[in-house]
Amino acid sequence: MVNQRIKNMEEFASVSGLSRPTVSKYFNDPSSVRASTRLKIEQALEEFEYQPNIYAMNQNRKLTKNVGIVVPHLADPFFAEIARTIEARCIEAGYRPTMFSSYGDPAQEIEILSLLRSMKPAGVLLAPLGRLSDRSEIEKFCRDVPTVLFDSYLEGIGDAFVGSDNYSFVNQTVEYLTRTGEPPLFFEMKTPANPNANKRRQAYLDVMERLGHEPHVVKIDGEGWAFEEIGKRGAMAFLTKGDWPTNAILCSNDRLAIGFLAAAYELGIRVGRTPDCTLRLASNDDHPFSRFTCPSLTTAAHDYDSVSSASVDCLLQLIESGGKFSTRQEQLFEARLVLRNSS
Amino acid sequence: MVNQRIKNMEEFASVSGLSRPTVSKYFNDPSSVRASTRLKIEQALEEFEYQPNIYAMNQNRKLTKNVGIVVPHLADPFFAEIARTIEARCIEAGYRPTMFSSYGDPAQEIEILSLLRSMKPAGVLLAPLGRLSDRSEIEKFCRDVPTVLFDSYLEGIGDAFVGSDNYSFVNQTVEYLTRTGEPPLFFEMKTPANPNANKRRQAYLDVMERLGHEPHVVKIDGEGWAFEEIGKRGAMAFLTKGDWPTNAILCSNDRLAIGFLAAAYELGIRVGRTPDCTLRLASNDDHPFSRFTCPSLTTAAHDYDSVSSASVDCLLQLIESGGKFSTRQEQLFEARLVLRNSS
DNA sequence: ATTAAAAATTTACGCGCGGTAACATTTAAA
DNA sequence: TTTAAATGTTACCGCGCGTAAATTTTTAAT
Repeated sequence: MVNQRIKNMEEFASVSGLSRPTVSKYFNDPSSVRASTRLKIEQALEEFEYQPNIYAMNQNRKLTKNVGIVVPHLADPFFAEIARTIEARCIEAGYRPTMFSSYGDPAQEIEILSLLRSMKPAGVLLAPLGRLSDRSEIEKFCRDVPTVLFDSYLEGIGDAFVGSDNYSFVNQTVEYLTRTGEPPLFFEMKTPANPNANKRRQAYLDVMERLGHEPHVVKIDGEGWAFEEIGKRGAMAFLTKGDWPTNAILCSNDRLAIGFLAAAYELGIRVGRTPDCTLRLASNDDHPFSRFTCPSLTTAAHDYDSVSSASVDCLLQLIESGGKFSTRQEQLFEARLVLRNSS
Repeated sequence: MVNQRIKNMEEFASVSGLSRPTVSKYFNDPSSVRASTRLKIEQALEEFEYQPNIYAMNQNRKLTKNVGIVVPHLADPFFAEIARTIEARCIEAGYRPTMFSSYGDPAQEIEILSLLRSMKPAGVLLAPLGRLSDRSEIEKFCRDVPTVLFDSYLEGIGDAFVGSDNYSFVNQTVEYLTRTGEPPLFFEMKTPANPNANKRRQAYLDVMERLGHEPHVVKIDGEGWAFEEIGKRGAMAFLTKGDWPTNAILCSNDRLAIGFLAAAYELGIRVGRTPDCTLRLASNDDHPFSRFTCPSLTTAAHDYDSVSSASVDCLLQLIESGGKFSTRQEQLFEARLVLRNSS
């Protein structure tokens, strides 16, 4: 008769000598019941195997403990890494995160938002696709669900934005390259989906003007999320054409740089800061792979931890404020220049 | 009065001129209602915004349409890629997948299984951590929830296993390396978490014996999932020590190989198949980055699509069979040798 | 010891849906 | 036209829990 199967909270309350609502309160917040009551429940919990039915729990709750995390592409280690950190932070805070990735597809992004809506989440952390996103749909979503946007800035959408200060990124890399050699050209995709790319280009133009150098922007073809492949092809074209205006390259992001380095290697063009090298290369993001490229990549690093923590903190604040801020909040984090061997 | 807020299925049934049970049938299987009825509902669906409460839906259903996908480390692009494919297949089949990653932590793996249990999923696709997994907990889980294991083989656990034929992987790379030059040594971690690693080592030893060559296994230190870093350090030690028994290296997996190549580059040791190279390198997995390493990596490729499809198909069969197979099913897929520049 | 306030617990009700049986209606076949 | 099969409706119950209001217990103050 010991360890009988507990079917529901009623039964569990009975074996722990309490009423069901008290047990219910415990599961929603253990500190909301008296210590002696808590003890009874926890003893029963050791003896009997029981966990509340999550569906029954959430069906009538005005606010679930669910949190949605949406990123544009989980197979991109940059997003995988940031999603992982955010996920951990949410769990620490007592929430139940669920991860979603639109894998670069705007239609899937909308589907995720629809699914999310039906999950009645306490809040959502959303890194949108960017240019490809259906702005009006996202706007509608943000009106109904407390949402903190991160990484990709969408003008005026969402209750808050947490991201990186693209100017700080580009400023540091351009200054470094210029200080230690020739000023760089800017290597990017022609029509980048991510809005950070546009800000980085603009920052490059600004910084170059401030430093009194002529800017050169190289725009390469390619659509989608295969950035390495796009970068490699673009670099192949660029490198075989010759007549480079400078020997220093600043890539818009690390994944393009990875492709660039692959192309340079295949063409036998040495990249690095030693005298035998013909090109120097720097980039932005501090992609997890950037320390294993050949040569290792000098890059402006995101403050992963700060962005993640700030995003989650901001969302928690938003939730506690009842889902609305009086004014839209924006938080930007500076880059940390990581010097490696590519420049 | 138009587009009034629909609160529940009763209301929605009323505005579509039907009874609630009929509408319920539609949402559980649109083809179970007459075409004319379907039309009525779909017209109402366009006019009014409504989707069933997923929590209320699942609370009494014996079997939800949920499917859990668990991988050991989502920040590893290999798993991100396979999870993505599996996710898509599940959605195609009309299921609602949820992704989980234990990020290399056995405790988190168990927590995921516990959470999954409470989600009453129709089935679970589980790639366990391997050596670090709590076998008995996983075994208990598999007794209660229809589970297909993939990628990592755990002896006798789960209703089915779908993975890659490690022998086929190693056999092809060893044969290729031997045919085109010296037979390789095997480069691996001392205590790999993933059981595939052990099978690959054994396969290496078998193939070398069959071909009549003396095997050499190089075991490097390191724990955790930072394989590139571990590979780089191990390669640094190996390469600086000199007196290599052969000029051909077979890495247990691509991530180690990526680290190896980074080390070789830093030491100025050229890797490749051209005469000016001192080492040749091959590996296993066809990691998404392996085509962008310097040099690009010759590797035995997983049949991502087949493994993903077979895993999902197998799970669907399992679900339709009521959650149990008469005998444990195992399915292995062969590798496809991808020749690139590293050997 | 008495009393009021605060905290904890219980009572009572409802949520939104799944499932079923008996009955009514439509559709397709004979 | 008749008839049987397919589909839809009505009416009911149950699920496992949240939650507001009412009640009891505990704590703190007098």
